[in-house]
Amino acid sequence: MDISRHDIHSCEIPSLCKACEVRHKGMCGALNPDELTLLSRHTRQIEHPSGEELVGESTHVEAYDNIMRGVVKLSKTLEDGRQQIVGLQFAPDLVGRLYASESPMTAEAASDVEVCRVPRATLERLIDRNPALRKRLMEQALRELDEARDWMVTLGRKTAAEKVASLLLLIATHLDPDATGERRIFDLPMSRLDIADYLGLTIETVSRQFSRLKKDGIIAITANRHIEVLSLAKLQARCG
Amino acid sequence: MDISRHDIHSCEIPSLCKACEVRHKGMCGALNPDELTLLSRHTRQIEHPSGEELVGESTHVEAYDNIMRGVVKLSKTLEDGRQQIVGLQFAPDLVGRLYASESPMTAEAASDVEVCRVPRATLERLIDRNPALRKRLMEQALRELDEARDWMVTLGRKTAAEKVASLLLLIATHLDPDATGERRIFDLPMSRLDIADYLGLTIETVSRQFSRLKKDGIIAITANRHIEVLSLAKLQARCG
DNA sequence: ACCCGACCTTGATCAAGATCAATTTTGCCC
DNA sequence: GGGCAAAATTGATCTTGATCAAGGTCGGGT
Repeated sequence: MDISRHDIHSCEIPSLCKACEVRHKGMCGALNPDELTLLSRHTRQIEHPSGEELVGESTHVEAYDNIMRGVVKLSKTLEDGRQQIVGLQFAPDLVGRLYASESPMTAEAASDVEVCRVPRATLERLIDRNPALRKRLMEQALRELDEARDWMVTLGRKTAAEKVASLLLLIATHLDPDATGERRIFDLPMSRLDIADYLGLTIETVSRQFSRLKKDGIIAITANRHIEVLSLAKLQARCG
Repeated sequence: MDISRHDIHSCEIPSLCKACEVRHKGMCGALNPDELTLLSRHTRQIEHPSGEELVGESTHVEAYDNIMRGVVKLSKTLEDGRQQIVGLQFAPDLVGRLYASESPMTAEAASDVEVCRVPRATLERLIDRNPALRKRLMEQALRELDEARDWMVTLGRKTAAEKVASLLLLIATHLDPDATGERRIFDLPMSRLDIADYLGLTIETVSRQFSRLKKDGIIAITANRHIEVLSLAKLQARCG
């Protein structure tokens, strides 16, 4: 068996797999045993309760955070306090702007989050040596760029109704990528204020749009964050 | 002399330098002579007049375009025709979504543009072999991601007046990065419609904001696209 | 179960920017 | 320079979403 290319789900070496799964989620396929050992010596596992800041905007950054569990919210703030959420990250994404010593934005735990914190120098050395890890990070950057540009269309050109529908569709498809049929049930990983800050709207407008989707029988809401999408097709039709 | 790391501006081998400067702007520092030869055999130099499409949205992509001269406009369009510009690229950026066979957006010449077209397979092979080229492309992707996220704040949270001021400031600083003092003179590389599509506004609103900046003595406009910024500080103060 | 504060919804009003409709200006071709 | 189409400006009006202001609901703690 080729250990350097083993997989979390099919690994046949439990001890190594355990270390991998617990401490280095998503880097797993990219590292050989020596590299895993190096990584293990320099990393710490950290738990962040919902709302806690992982990295502050314009602060000096000494480490990257590999997400093991939970959702991380990336945001930027203007001097007068206006805020815009510029992205969400999920396991096994790496949090932190590669090759920059100062963070261009705030990273905050949207849900309870578990990360594996790797010192800058350690990770950057691994990147230089390991093609698979490099490729994974390149692909993350390109995927995030695609997502950011998609979202620019939503922010710049869609109506409030289309923005809210687009977000619900994004979350529905993201949280359960291979579900089939017209229905989806999930819990929103964010408050109304977060949603407003993601969509460039106010909480009142978001709330009104939710009410309208409910009245039109496209979604059902119980307990504020628990959403039931009743017709994915109708939701899609409202995305512009 | 280390040919593999030679520079456009300091190259001491004229023939190679000429090929490099004319055909592979910006890849120059990243390639050794063998690689340059490989590249030269597979690439073509192409001129695009302003307005011509380099790559269409959702079309199959067979090549990347290295910008030699001019400005390229990246845009996305909704079914009903609403358009959003999601980025601008300048020499020596590489146009085209790496590792994707289908383009996620339209790339169009904003000014007259000269590119060097490299087949997908050729460039991807070079990326695997050449660390410096890889690094350059990784840094382009990360820089574009930073720019996209900055723009998301502008699109989602700024007023029309702040948006227009932000764009003028962006262009002023981009076209002449090391100018000093309070004044800047330049030609806009885009029409009012393009500006509106970049800012998520209508042409009428853009025009009114230009008139207001003119009335307030912050800019002077002659001949539609010729802009004179009279006070960079006052412009900056209006960016939010 | 009850309380309390945070979060959410709903309504009334307001204002920023879109839309509709003329002009005016510019660049361009002859 | 005159003519013309495309691009830009300006004005009047309308619409969408922001703002202001109450209430209502949820969830955690005692």
